Amino acid sequence: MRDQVREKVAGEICLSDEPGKTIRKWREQFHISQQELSKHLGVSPSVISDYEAGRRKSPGIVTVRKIVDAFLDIDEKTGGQILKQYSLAAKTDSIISIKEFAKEVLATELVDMIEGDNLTPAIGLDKHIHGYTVIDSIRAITSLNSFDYLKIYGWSSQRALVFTGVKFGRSPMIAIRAHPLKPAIVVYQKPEQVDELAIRLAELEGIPLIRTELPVSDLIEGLQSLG
Amino acid sequence: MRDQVREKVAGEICLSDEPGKTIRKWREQFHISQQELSKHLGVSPSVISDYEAGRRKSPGIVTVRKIVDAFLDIDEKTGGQILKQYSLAAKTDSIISIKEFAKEVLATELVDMIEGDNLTPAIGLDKHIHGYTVIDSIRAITSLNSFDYLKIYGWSSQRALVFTGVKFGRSPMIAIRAHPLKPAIVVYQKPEQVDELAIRLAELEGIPLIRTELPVSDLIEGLQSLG
DNA sequence: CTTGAGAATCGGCAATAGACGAATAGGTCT
DNA sequence: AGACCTATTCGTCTATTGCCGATTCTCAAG
Repeated sequence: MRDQVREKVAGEICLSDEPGKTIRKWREQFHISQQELSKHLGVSPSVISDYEAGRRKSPGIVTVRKIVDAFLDIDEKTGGQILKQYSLAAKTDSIISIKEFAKEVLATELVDMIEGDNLTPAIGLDKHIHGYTVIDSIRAITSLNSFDYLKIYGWSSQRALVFTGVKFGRSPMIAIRAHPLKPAIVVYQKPEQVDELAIRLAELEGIPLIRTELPVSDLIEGLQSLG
Repeated sequence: MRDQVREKVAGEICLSDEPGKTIRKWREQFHISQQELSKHLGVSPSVISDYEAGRRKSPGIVTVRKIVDAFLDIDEKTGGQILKQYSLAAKTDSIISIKEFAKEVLATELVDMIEGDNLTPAIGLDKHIHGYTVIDSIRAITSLNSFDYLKIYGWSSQRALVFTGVKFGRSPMIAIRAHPLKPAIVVYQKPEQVDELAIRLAELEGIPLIRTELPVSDLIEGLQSLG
């Protein structure tokens, strides 16, 4: 897990036309200050600033390696939250986020919160949502088994199922159709395109299908704020 | 596709304690001589030799980038064979083999040919098969779109759909169920296990579901021999 | 043996990286 | 205002890289 993130970050920095900017990008993604990074590396803070400013056009790989390892070490020292988030081969659950709402939430409220675009206007949104599950749909498809279905539905099927990594949006609807339990609402996060069949399947099942262009983090934040 | 291999190779070289050896490893994987590489980069051959020998402990990222891009460029110039091999997201066709039979073939005959085990004995095999399609089901699931469906069915839906890479056998049946066109027969090649739901879906659709343990090559050979 | 191809070794040098520290800037809090 | 924290800019210096070319080595074929 750590090795894959490590390779990804190093590869990106190495291949970047502006490695300084890439280094900064990742440092910020890891929520690390220049001060903290410089201290960890045992160098002067101005060194970090110079690198990120692009003062050096072709940093050596030893330098890059030290920086990447610092990112990971510091993250691990503070719980490894970011590492987990960016894990590429999370053979873990395909569930990105899941939560039971403390109170019932109206479907309309949820759709507004995620700046959702209703793809099935003919279906009413007068539903009460008890929780949500954010699923990496690509991962779910390759690893899903009937046990996972129960996990996805958590304590209630009266939930919003949110699918990330959606290309045409057909497979999630296929999966939903095949399962006896039906969610209250389905959300596609930044789909490349929503296939007509997906919409038709949603209509056949009487499940509102919503699309949103929010980034995952914003989406989850919004959902969590609902209760 | 190319970007993923690119990042992988660059990341590896960058993170290696002995970058020289890693460079050599990949150069050899790409079947490129030092001569060829040096020529492509427009440097003296001794430069490549020095790098691979580890003369430079911390090559700059611009140098690494140039080398990696040279590997990929040279490979592409000679057909991209290696690139394809190492492609992490082969966006290629999911159809392994497809053919229209020169004559109608009885379903029973086909099942015998592939040493098939009938999972849906309640459904009659008195069907005529016009052709077959062998599909890598894992690849099909992630890349399938409605146009691919037409390709899968070829000139006739009166065909045998053969799925390889099947785990529980549910997804192919899900896909078949979702599509208006129905095949004459479905074959799972060496599935890990056939889920009860898959069998039930097949019965619901009235489509015979067959399993076979033949290797892909033998399977295709047998199918081709049918006409 | 000779020849040629691919590779290796190493001295040399200009350019750049790695790092320091001083001076400066911006923002927040008391 | 002053103090403190984070970040930036830039001159400077030493170490190292990027690259050349001459020389040598290895191996296979004729």
